[in-house]
Amino acid sequence: MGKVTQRLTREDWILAGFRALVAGGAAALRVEPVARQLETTKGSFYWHFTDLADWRGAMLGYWEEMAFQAIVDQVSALPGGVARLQALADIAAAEGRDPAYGGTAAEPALRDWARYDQAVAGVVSRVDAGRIDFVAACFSDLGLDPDQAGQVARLFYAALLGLQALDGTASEVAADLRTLIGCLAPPAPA
Amino acid sequence: MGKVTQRLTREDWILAGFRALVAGGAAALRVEPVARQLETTKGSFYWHFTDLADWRGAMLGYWEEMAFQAIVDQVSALPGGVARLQALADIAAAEGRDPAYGGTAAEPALRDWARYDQAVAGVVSRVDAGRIDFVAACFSDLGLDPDQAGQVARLFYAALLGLQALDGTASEVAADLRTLIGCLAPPAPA
DNA sequence: CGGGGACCATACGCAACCGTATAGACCATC
DNA sequence: GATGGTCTATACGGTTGCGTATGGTCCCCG
Repeated sequence: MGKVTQRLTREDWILAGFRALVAGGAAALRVEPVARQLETTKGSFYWHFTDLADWRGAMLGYWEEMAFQAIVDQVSALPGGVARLQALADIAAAEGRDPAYGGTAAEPALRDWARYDQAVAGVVSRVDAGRIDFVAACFSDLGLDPDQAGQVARLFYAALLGLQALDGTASEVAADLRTLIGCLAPPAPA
Repeated sequence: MGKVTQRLTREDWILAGFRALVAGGAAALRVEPVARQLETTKGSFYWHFTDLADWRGAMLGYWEEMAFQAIVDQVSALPGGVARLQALADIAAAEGRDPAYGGTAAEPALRDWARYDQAVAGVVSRVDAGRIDFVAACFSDLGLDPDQAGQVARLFYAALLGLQALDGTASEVAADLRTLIGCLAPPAPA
């Protein structure tokens, strides 16, 4: 865990921003508190960013990149079909892990941030739409026609978000989603 | 819309608090901005409340009362069974209306507030648990055994929350939930 | 009409934060 | 070992908000 005294990068500040976001919501994205967290001062911040808006914009760009690609890449490796849906369910269920961009933990906070900021709302909408399309494709693979697949995908994704919001255990969430998959997917690709 | 110059009550401040919560999240629950919104000063606020914590506590109490009872009362009047579930779906779908306590619109903001405040989290947990029990009872009426009913209720409720979070139209949400009901409820009470 | 209580306005001290300005530390390279 | 670039510390003015203190207004009731 070395590096006691270390110069900071723009990315360090972005990641610290996600930690703050998870811990305190969008209202916690403030320069001086995060500087204290990083054991530095805002002198550093204003070197890397012009102001708060710059920083928050950088965080959004970072998240949009990760939140969509990271998941799709991970799941696209799988055979396709039910396996992919279950992989998505497992990813959603395992909320604890905090990879670079804040992991699943940042999602609720970001989603709430979007409610009060148009720019954030745009990013979240794009990510949601992309993911729902992806899920719809999975259901299409299972034999549903496009309309059905679209609706069912929205439903599946909504349940996933809702279960994340409720405070169930990972295994409960996984079990619930598995039930839903079994219920939404056609029994056999006739 | 009369009452231009009117003395305010404690409840007026509570309702103004919900409007602020919806518009700006928990971070917007500040004395002076809301006072400006009410076209008064904080002199009024500190007459009705001892401090911020007092106000927020009053809001929570108000919400806990309404958020559970209001919905259950409304739905309990119905025959029981599928009709109740569909009524719940319709209530969830119609997000626009803003009854006294902030309506459905306050829910996401409150839920997010809960993430950073233990007291709020407790209230939300209780309300969620109560509602889920209620939904589970509906599914029990349809013939599911308790375990199944519990799981299915959690799933139904999660989907409801998730669909509220996504920005679909009311009719989309209603259609999605109807699909889900048809899918989770046993086809016929043999 | 003369209290007295309910409610609001204003002014104050204090703290947190933003953004800027400026000076300093550190490191490479010549 | 001087110079320039990169990054950080500190000090400052301005704004916003909390909570208190104190005085003012309005209305009711005797």
